[in-house]
Amino acid sequence: MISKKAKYALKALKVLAREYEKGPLLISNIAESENIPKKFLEAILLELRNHGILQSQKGKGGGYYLRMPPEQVTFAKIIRIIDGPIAPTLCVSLHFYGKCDDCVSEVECTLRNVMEQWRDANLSVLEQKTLMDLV
Amino acid sequence: MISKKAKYALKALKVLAREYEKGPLLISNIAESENIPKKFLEAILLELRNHGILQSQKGKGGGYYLRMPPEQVTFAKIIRIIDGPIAPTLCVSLHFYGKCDDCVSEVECTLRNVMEQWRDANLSVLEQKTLMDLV
DNA sequence: ATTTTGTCTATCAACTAAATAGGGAAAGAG
DNA sequence: CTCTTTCCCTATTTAGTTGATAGACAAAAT
Repeated sequence: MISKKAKYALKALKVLAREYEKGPLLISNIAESENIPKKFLEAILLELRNHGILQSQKGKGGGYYLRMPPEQVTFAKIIRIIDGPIAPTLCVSLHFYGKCDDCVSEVECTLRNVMEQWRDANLSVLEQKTLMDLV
Repeated sequence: MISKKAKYALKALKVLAREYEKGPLLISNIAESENIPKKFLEAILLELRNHGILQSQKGKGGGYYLRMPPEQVTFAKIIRIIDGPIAPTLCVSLHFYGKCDDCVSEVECTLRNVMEQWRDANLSVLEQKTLMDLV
């Protein structure tokens, strides 16, 4: 299950994708139209900005807008920023690799094979789907 | 990411699958051989038993054993018992369906399509893989 | 009876998720 | 230069979950 935060992020990005290259959108407007707590959304958009997905503009006429075409923003990117690892365990994560503290040998771990396949199944969708699919 | 509990469950079931039809195994033995806190494992095995995966036997010579052949115990079953929904959102969950509180219309939700595909990708692995693949 | 084993309930600390509060800083308008 | 608009940042709160532990209880076997 993804977090509410991730879902909010996707919904907000959907709106921003629709308005791509039509100027910035206000946090408040997105929050209202998508039923997202404004302050919470603020933090989410900021995070996406700090990871290069969004650009912001302060002051009158300001707001947030996509920094790249919607078809370049994959679900995988978004989920990794907001929720972290996509893989079911750290020991098979491509971007957040970490050793299992309870495992003795990774190569001998029969569980790891399945986890890898599970991860790949996830990625086959998430690396493929982009904001374009939400418009 | 799956919980540590789910990972412990899978590791314990792997051991039990290897000993299928060779008599019961002690909690303590499994705990020790797999580096799982004994008391924690106790709760996990009990839960698996209450969901019909395992059978238990008290007293001397007792312990836990698989109630069905390893190839009949899918990963999907195990994960659902221990971690709950496999789907990324409740609104596309087959076994734990629930409405999104922030969504207006499910049919119109463009996000939902992707979530469904994501879920199916997960299931294609998890409904296929069984304890047999760990032996 | 006693020993062995699982069963059950309760509790704990640590962490995380979700939401909120409030002042700060930059951009632009006039 | 001041006011308004907007995003930026830090802190806090509350509720819930995760992972782990403790201890009494119940059934089975010898």
